[in-house]
Amino acid sequence: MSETDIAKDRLRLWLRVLKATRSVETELRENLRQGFATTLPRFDVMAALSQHVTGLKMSELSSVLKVSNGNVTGIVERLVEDGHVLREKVPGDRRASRVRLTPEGEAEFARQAAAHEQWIDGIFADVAPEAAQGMAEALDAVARRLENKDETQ
Amino acid sequence: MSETDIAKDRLRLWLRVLKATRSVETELRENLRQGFATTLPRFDVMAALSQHVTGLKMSELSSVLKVSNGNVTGIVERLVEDGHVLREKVPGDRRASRVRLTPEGEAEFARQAAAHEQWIDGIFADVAPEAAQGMAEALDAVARRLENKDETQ
DNA sequence: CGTTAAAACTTCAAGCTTAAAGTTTCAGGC
DNA sequence: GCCTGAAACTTTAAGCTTGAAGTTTTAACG
Repeated sequence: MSETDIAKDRLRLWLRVLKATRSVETELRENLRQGFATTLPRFDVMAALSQHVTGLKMSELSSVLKVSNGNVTGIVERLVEDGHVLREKVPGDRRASRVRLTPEGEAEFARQAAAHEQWIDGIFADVAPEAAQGMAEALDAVARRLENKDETQ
Repeated sequence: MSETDIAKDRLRLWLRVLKATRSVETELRENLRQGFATTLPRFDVMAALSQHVTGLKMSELSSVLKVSNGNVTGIVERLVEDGHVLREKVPGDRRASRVRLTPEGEAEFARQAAAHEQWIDGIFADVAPEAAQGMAEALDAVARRLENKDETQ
């Protein structure tokens, strides 16, 4: 197989990844909207916070979620309005603030996460465990290459 | 392995897919912006049109790209302003319009597509052909399940 | 014909997203 | 004690995205 054929195959693979990801996200978005009156970005923020009981700084949040700083500002703002999240002052640094789930936010997220796991389980039901293994490695290889891009160049 | 363990594995796999997809999209977005002063959605529309020389109706575009109708309206609007795309009247149906690449749009997209293929080739360089095979099948299984969701239910 | 339902779009409001610019605060030098 | 640069955010402008509502046109039925 020639070099350019390999490139075409990689392109096709990427288009497949993209199509599947969009389909899954569309499904999740709709389920979250209808079942919990929330959005994917809000779910993502709450998921990140649920894994850090002590909270996360705004900069940590945007770093974990790989989105821009200004983006997080708005989403957290709305989550605060909803009472799912609160901002705490960081002692010794008046620039920073730490974001945590409120008790209500924790309870709400627990319900959302349980449903979310079931949705994913159903969507990925036809994926064989062996295929999942190879897939995970391939995806990690892609992510790793992009992470190290700036360092090596 | 228990049922719930399998569900957790599927969740982890999804999170991997999501992370890799976001990384790739971020890279592509930045490359398109810096190299061609364009965006991912515009590239996607032009890519769809480049595969249909006779053009696509607005509804066909949104169906192919799996985005909402209103979304396509705005993107095409801006592509028309840029001179990359034009709208034609559809004879016999005054509601519809057909969108096509202009000659300038075709030439510009050819340059973008060539670069895009190289970017993807580099990003996916570490993915073995065998892994790609299994991955493609798994992704198709996911997409298929979501496509048939409404029919079966 | 006239009515009615659906199709093909566009518009709208709300929210998401980014890159860039701006603000406040902090940490080191001098 | 100041300056200077960086860090941690917020704000802003532009564009993307959706779901819902609105407009015009078509098609079908009686």
